[in-house]
Amino acid sequence: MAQQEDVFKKIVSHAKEYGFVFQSSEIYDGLSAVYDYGQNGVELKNNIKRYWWEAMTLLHENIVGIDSAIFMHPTIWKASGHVDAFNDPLIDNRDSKKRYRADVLIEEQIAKYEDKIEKEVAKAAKRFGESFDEALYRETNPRVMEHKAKRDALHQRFSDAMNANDLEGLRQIIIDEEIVDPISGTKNWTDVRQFNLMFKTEMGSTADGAMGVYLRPETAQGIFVNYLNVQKTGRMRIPFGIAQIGKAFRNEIVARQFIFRMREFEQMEMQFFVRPGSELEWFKKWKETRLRWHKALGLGDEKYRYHDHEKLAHYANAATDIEFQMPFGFKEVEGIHSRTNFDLSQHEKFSGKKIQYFDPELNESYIPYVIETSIGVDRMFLSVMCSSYEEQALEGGDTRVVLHLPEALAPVKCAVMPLVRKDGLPEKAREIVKDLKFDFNTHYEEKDSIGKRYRRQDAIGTPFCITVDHQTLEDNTVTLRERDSMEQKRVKIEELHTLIHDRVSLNSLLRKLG
RNA sequence: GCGAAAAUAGCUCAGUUGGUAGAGCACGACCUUGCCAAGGUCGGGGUCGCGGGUUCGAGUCCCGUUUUUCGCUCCA
Repeated sequence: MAQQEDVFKKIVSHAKEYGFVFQSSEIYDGLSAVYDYGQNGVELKNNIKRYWWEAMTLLHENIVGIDSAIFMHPTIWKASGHVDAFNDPLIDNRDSKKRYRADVLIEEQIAKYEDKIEKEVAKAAKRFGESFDEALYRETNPRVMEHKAKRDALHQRFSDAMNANDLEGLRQIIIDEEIVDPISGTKNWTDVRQFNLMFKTEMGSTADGAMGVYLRPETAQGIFVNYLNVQKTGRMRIPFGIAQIGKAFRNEIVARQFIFRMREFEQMEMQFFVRPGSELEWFKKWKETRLRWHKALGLGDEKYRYHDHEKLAHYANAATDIEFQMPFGFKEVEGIHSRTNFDLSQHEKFSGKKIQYFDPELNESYIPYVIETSIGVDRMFLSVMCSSYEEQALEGGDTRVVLHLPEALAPVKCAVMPLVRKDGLPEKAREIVKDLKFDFNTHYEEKDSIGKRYRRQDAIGTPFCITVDHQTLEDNTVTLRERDSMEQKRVKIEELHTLIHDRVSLNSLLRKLG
């Protein structure tokens, strides 16, 4: 494990050194858990997005894409449940170093009073030979009265504090009630703090007229609120899907592990709308389809596994993660959720608009059920980087660092280099670049020894190096060197285009998916 | 957010009990070689994360802060 973390560190350094990922605002000391993609990173990331987008929209005639805005009407986040769920008052115990929800601690305290009341009433019932309800009704027991009064007072204080968003008040209740940490048994509490996981900003340029809006914490809602638009204007018939790639923002309490958990991240989501009752069948189908998409990249089938959720979110009736073996363990890369009709129902309720589908086959209207596939672009990027990175020992004791990127995803597809910087070889190489650059991201390199140039291309995962030598001037052939095998073969210049295209085009990947 | 550790050149790091910065690689120019990196000559680059303090003097000691890593916690 320690060794694997070491590898991870090297991958992080490599990503920086070769222009894949930089920390945001680095010259200003950086910004926590925010990263920028560099000149090679952006190419790799775009290729990943294109692979997903085309696999969704080209290969499925019933899936279309949208690109919704990051700003959305604030009520959307009330409907989705994010406003409530992302706003917990939290408190830490300094001794156990555990964090609790302050409201939950107080609710548990109220429940304790309930228990006491119940016990006293049960005792009284037994003593007077009454039923429980009768004993409760008499309410004469002074101890019961005392507990009830305490309970009611606490309840009142609690709801006042919650309504007023009075964090200090919540803390005072915990102090006054002498609530102890169940683990440490101490009352050594920190302040109560609000953790709002959604970023908030203001829309409207004058302070008094401004409306509070959030940066979206997920892209899914942009699809749900456009469900009617797309279904009607696209004349979509169920089952159908809507795909979207876009940024989302979460004020994570702990953001770690490089680009694995960032505050600003990118999602590729597809919401698939189905007939109620058929959702689990579709869930199963998408689970398989999505895993096939991952495996087609050839990073290693053994690096994937499903993780089925036992504890389901309130909206879901089935959920699974596709996990990938990162250097720091199996981690979620994609989530597949059967979201029922929760989201569309909520938007129907909050917007007052009817969001239904008339099913001509059943001759009835219903709110469609939804299967969601949601993948983190940045996590996908990380999984590709981690599984491609190799420090390879070569014959003769040499080593090289090589990124075995899936060829279709590589930032640079080929590098053209003159063997020596004289005798007209650079000019010949430039001619080849001029021809290839329209179809492939092509580099031209003439600095340093040829071996050094090969290594540099290996480090960024370029699948092919084309070398122009003196023979090229005589017969128009060049050597084509492969990244992984380091083997070279002599080919005609006019064959280059086809040879490279066959290997590096997205088509070759997409065809595996049928 | 709590606790611990770290931060010196683009990268990896050295810097002895406090005496005002070094190496290798990388980078630039020129020369040389020419199919799997690290030959020669010359050169550019660091207010030692940032801000205070102690001291005649701080990369080194103290405080604060930012960022990163690990553990806890959280994760719709």
